[in-house]
Amino acid sequence: MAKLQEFFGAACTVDNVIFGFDEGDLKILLIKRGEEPFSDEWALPGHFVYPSEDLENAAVRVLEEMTGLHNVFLEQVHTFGEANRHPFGRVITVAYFSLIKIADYKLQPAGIAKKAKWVPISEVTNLPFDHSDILEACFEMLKRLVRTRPVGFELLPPKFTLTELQHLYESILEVSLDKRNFRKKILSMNLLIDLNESQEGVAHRPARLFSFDKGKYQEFLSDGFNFEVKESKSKSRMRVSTSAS
Amino acid sequence: MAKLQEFFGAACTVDNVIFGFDEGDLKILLIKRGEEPFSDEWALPGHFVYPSEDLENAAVRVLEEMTGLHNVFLEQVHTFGEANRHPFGRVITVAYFSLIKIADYKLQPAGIAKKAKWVPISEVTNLPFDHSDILEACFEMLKRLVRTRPVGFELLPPKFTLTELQHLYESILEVSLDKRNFRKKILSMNLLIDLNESQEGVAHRPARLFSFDKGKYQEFLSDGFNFEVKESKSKSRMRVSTSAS
DNA sequence: TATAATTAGTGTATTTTTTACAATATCCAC
DNA sequence: GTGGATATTGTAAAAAATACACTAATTATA
Repeated sequence: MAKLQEFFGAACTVDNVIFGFDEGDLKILLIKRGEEPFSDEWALPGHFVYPSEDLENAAVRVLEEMTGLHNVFLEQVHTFGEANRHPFGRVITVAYFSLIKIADYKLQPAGIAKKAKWVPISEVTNLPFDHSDILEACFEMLKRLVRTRPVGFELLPPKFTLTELQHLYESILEVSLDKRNFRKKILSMNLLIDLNESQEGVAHRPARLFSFDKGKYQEFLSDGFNFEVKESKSKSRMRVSTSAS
Repeated sequence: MAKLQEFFGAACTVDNVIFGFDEGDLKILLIKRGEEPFSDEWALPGHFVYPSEDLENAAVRVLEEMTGLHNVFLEQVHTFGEANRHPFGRVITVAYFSLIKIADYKLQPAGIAKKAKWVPISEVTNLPFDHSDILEACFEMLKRLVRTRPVGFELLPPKFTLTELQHLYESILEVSLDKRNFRKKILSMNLLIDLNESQEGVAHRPARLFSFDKGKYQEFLSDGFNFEVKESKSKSRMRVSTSAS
C-alpha cells in the first residue's frame, strides 16, 4: 500500500481567492506567475500541498506568504479535479477563499507587492487554468455567506460608516439596497457599536462611525444570522466610491 | 514538471454519503470494507480517483457501482486533507453526497446488497478514518440545502402524502413542524400536483397523494427557493413511521 | 353493525417582518 | 451665507409567520 501514490498519485494544490473591500469596491488579490505554464500572467495565488502538510495548512501558508497576515478568515470552497485542467499533468486543486481588511495588507513591506495587485472583481478577466471557475465558485460562496454571517467584520476597518457597510453588502450581493430599510435592519441586530465619533475631513455632513460588537459577533457565529434583503425598487444602481479618509 | 507527482503526489479518493428516506427515517448507505485498513468494518463507500478520470466522474462511478442508479443528485461537499488521516499514507479525499429514492435502490440485484446496508442516520456510530466528520459535513450540507431546494423531489417516491413530505423535512432538519403551517406553506408554492388519488390499504383515513411538478421544480432550481421554517412550539417530537405502501 | 382506534384534513386571528417612500440636517468650499 | 454633497430619520401598508383544535374518513374488532 506504500505504492498507492505511484498508482493513484496526483499533484495536489491549493488556490486562494483573497477578497478585500476598498474604495467602495470588492477586490481580489492576483499574483504574477513566475513559472510555466502561463508565466507572467496574472493568476490566483496558489501552491502545492507539501507531502506531510495538512491541506488547510497549505492554504494558510499561501495566504500568509501573500499578505503577511495571520488569523484571517479562511474557508474551503470547492475542489477542482478535471483530469486535464492543468496542461502539464494531473493536478487537483482545492479552492479556498479568505476575507481580509485591505488596510492591514497595505502596511506590508513591498516585497510581494511588486508581483501582486488588487483588482476589482468586475474587472477580472482572462485568468489562466480554470481560475475563472474558481473565482466564480468563491464569489458565489461569499454571496451565500453574507446572508449567514456578518462578514463585514472581516472586511471593514475597525471603524466604518453605515454607508460603507451598505456598499459592502451591495458589492457582494450585486444589488442596490434601500438606505432606511438597511439601517433599520442592521441596527436592530445590536451587532454594531455606535462610537459617538464622526468622519473627519469630508466635504459634506460627516457620518457617524461604528464598530462591530465582538461579543455579538461570536453569538451570531454560533446561533446563526439571517440577513435576507430584497433589492430596492429604485432602478439607480449607483456604485459610488466611499473611501472615508 | 513531469516529476510533479513524485514530489507532491498524494493518493486522491472520493467518499460518498448516499442519503435515502424510508419508513419515516433518513438513512445512509454503508459498505463493509473488503481490505485493510479497517477490513470488515462498515464505512462510507469510496474509491481512488483514476489518473485520467475527472474527479466528479470518480464520484459518479462509486455511486453507480453501489446503487446501479444513473442520473442521480450528486454534489461535492468538502475535501478532507489532514496529513495523517489515513494510516497507510497520504490520502486526500473529496466528499460527495447524493440523494436517491430508496425504493429504486431496492429493485437492484442482490450482488452489492450483501455487503451494503442502510442505516438510520441517528444510529450510525464508529465509522473508520475521519468518516464521521465526513458524514457530519454532508448532513450539515443537506440541512442547508433543504432550505434552498425542494430536495423531496430527489428523495421521495413519485407519489407521496403531505405527511410523508413533512416527516422528510422533520428528519433532515431535526425539528418538529406544525402540520397546518407546513401544508399551507408548501402548497402555496405550487410545487405539488394533487393527483386526486388516495392511499390504499391503510387502517385509517387514507391520505391524498401528491407528486412534484417537474416544471416548477426546474424553476425553483434557477430562481431560488426559500423554505424557512421554525420549529413548532409543541414539545412532542414524535417520529412516527409512515411507510404508506 | 356499532364503536374504537388511527391518521387526514382544514381556517382564523394575532403578531411579526418587510416594504415603499421623501424631507430635513450637517458639514465644507467657495 | 449659499450651494453642493452626503447623513439621518419615521410611518403606514402589505405580506408572512405563527399559534392553535376540531371534524372527517377509513379499518379493525367487539
